Amino acid sequence: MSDQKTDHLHAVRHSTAHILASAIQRLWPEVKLGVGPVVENGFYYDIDLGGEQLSADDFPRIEAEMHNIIKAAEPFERLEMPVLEAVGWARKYGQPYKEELLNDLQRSGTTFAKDLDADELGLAAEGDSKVESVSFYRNGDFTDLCRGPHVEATNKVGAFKLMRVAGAYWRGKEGNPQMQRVYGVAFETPKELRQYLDMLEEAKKRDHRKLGQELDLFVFSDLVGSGLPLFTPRGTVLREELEAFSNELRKDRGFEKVSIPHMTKKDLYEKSGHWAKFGSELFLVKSQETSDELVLKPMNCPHHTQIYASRPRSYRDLPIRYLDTTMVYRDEKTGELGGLSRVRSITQDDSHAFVRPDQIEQQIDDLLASANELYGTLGMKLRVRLSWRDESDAYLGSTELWASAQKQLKNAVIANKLEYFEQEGEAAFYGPKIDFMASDAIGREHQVATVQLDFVMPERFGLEYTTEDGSAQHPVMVHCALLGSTERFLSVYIEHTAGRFPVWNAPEQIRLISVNQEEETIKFVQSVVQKAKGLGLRTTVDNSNESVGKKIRSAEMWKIPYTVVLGEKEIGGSELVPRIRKDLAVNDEAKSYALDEFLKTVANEAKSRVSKTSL
RNA sequence: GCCACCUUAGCUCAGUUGGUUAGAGCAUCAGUUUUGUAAACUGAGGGUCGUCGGUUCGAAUCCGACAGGUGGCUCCA
Repeated sequence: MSDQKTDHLHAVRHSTAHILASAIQRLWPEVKLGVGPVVENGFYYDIDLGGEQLSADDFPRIEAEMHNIIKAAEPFERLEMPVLEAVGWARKYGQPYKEELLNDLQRSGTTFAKDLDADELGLAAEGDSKVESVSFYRNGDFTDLCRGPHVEATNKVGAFKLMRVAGAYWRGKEGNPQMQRVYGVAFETPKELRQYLDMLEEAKKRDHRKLGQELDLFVFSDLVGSGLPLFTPRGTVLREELEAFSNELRKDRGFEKVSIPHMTKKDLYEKSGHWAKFGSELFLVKSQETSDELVLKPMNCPHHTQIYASRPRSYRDLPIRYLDTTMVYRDEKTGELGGLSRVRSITQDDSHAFVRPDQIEQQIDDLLASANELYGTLGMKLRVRLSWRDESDAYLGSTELWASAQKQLKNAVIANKLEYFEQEGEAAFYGPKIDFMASDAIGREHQVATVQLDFVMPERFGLEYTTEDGSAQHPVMVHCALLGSTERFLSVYIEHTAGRFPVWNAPEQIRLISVNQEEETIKFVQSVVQKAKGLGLRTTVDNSNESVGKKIRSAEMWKIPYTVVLGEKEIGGSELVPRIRKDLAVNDEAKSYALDEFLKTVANEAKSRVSKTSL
């Protein structure tokens, strides 16, 4: 809000939201209005048309009405009135949602709408003192409770476009009635709007679901079920390379791999506390033999605690660090599923360190360093969120422990010079988290890496170690996943790379194209494949009866890092001219290399996980 | 789970107000060709129009349920 440009854009968007509401009220005089805040790139307005449902088909007439209002150049006038009077106004004009907000405002001096601050609600609630009066803005025959500011008149807004209509619960609570939320984008100039819409078109091209299909990385099957992705050979190479890197980073720092079954008696989760909190989201498994109630594991920490608990531990043994990349299963609601970003079979590159209190700091440092190394190598910039508890009773453990845990996480983040933001209500029920957030192609944020500090689980499972003075003490658990979930990570990573994977994790690293199908050529190509495979390079051959041009085109579309055409010239000489994928190449010139030198260079690049070629 | 929208060949899409045997490009297969850095030529196969039910003389087209998907909301250990 500091600079003028931001302020003005904000006013433009907010004013456009009012124009939207005005237009809807003219077309549907019975409309009951919710809130209409500014959001990234635009605005929305929540409406309730009683029985009628708006659809995108209605947008043309709404937009036409909006343009009429804009043409009319109605000035935005600010009015002020005491809260009590405002309640009367809301009642008089049949606006129950506004009335509810005003009543709350009157009662407590603030509104409780979750995650919507007073500014977004358009309320005049400032500071924490009791609010005496609220402001309204009027344009033409439309008046709305609103803090402002607005542009001077309706013709001073910029370019806008209604985007979609979606359901949204009143005040974000599932039990409340569902309103319709009309989303629009708005910018100061038509050019900026066009640029934004073009950007969205570009983003569609790198949508991980589209690329997953085009590059043959993963599929879904109606017979298998929704939210259950199947990874093809190519997709499996990609995920295993990434998982191997993630594991390596922690093995280097003292973690050891463990393995656990994918199901367990539900007793395990009753003990951990997960059953009480997430029981309805577990898949149940029935034994035909015993009376055991089994569940598919929705997470791994309880299993890992049982490995720790299997023998007495000394303070000298700590830290004990387990690493496990394994699938968990969660019965996510159908409407929450989407591509790879939200699935029901979730691979976690999970780890749990059991440490003494004096080892917490070092452990968190190690994990933050691992995360930095991973995302640095991948060229991804992440936002760091400190996920704290809120005042609700959704958390286990004493408030003192929580305060101490949150403080230690914050110190670690500061010590590692990470930029961060803090958010209440985002913690796990057993402890606070450092979450790393990545953005997808259209700017939606997803949590990837996470480091969590947990004093609760060791206590619930009665985990102990013997201290120097012979007494028993609970270890502290540090939970960590670097990719987070392989699936969700891939959804972001595929979009981040647009499917142009670096050599080290590219499913296909080199493609050899034969100029013709003569025996001599085929034989030569085979000998090159043998050499490349001998160096561990993922190499394929295109011997098909197609033109060289077509085979090159095909290799380009598969986004393969290196393509080599082999024919008479190569058989005769010992040099070849690799075709290097554009984003990898340092310059555009095609150069020739000795066969062995070329292969060795590529093999080294793959091993060292570099993002650019040195060829 | 809730709201809106979508579902035609492996993929991307046509299909006129309900009216005969549902089309195209790419991909696949066969033949011709033996190719030099982003698409050679010819031909063939491939669809109970997501599934089930209804309305109708007649349904890809209209209605309903279910399944799957998209965008949001809610949730996310």
